[in-house]
Amino acid sequence: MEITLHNTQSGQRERFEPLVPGEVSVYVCGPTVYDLQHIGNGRPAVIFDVLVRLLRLAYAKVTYVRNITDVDDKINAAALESGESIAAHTARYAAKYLEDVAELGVLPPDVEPRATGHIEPIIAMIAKLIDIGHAYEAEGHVLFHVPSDPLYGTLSKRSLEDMRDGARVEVAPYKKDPKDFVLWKPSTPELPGWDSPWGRGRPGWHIECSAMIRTHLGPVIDIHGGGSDLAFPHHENESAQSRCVNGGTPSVRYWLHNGMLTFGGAKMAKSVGNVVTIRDLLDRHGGEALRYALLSGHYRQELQWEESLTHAERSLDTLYQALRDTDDGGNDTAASYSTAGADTFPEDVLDALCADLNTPRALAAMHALAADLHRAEDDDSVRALRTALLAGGWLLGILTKSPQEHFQGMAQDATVERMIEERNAARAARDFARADEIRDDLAARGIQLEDTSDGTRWRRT
RNA sequence: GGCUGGAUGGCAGAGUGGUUAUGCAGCGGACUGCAACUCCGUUCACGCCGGUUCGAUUCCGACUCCAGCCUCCA
Repeated sequence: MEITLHNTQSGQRERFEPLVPGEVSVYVCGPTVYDLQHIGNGRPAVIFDVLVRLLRLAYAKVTYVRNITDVDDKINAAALESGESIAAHTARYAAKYLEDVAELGVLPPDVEPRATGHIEPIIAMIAKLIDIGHAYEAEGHVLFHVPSDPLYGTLSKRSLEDMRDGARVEVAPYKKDPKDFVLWKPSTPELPGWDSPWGRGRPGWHIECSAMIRTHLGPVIDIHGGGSDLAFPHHENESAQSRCVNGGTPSVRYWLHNGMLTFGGAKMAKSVGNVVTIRDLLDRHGGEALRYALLSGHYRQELQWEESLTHAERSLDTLYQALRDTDDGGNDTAASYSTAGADTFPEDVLDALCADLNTPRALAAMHALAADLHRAEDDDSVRALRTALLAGGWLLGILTKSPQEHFQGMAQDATVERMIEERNAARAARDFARADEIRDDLAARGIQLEDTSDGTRWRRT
């Protein structure tokens, strides 16, 4: 199984090979938890969840770390406004984030580190950067000196001159160079702070990821993922400081960046005001439909979020319908294939995912399997195709429910069953007017009937 | 202004130097008491202008437009 991935560092698609044969380390930038997360924040969670599922098939050991940023100026402001303590505020929104992405079918990472739990390694890294001449202290701040790193800018492909042109930030007077960024900054008594060689303060944004990566995965990792909006300055800075601490060895071998979700022609972002929270969407749609919608575009492309999720819901119905029509009474779902061997998984789905995580092509392959399953006539073919479809579903994180649950929900509905019986009695008596009346009545209540050779079944619409 | 990426059928969205993406929707047919589900068939396409080529949606160049980043941001 050969996996190719587009590496932002090289700007090209490369064959993936882990540093240590058979072992893969993955780090993904998680959210800053000061508010509810919107569906755009859900995209990397889902994308990299699929990547990790794929990697686990190909490699014996995969360690996946996704952080939670719980110290940040926005958090401080939000907590102040809500009147609760900063710790309580972040704990609340971190919990909500984890619930949200769980609903999207995202498996928990192996480690979910928080910035506030890693102050020691952060301070150690900063001290090292000062030691080796890449950082300096000024007025209680510690800053990374960008001109000290000749490779700065190579990840996000911009020269120092380009940035000077675009500089719109107010330059703090204590900076040696306008591009220098903060590693450590002083805190006032009411703000979160930790003692350090440079006084009581808190870490800058970028250093936390570098320190957490180093702590949990070591000085060099295989894959680092995140949104394309993080490439600069966050990842550029992270890359610079970690590389310098490593004595010149890059800390990340493959940089992966997902494209932005757009809504109404612009990037979905709080500052634009066009966000839809995951929680809000979950009130009206299944998490699985949201996941399908997120996977329907290639991760590197921009994806247009639509008001209506009908496309995703109908598409998902088609896949479930194939399973429903061939249901043999067993209880297997995609979840049954979580530990299956690589040869269990359908080749077309696997190939698509191995090609830089081409989820739209993988979904097309799923639909091809569903169509084949519908057409299959002998039991062996049906069994093989069901297995293939469900196994593919596991990789993509869909088809995790029984068709019954998907179409009818968990609740029993005795009234519906009774009305179906009554309608079938009318049909037997060729009283079609009465039969249609019952069917219309059910339709008005969101119940769609399907008469099959095995009897009448129903689904919620 | 600089850098990056894009422009594909009604909508979403892959891919390819010559051959069906796929899904949703539409249309015709089969099945059905009629529907629904499903199956079969089918309409609709590659921003614009040049170039390379036997042949370009696919490669090259110009242009137009769009998005992202350059500030917190998934």
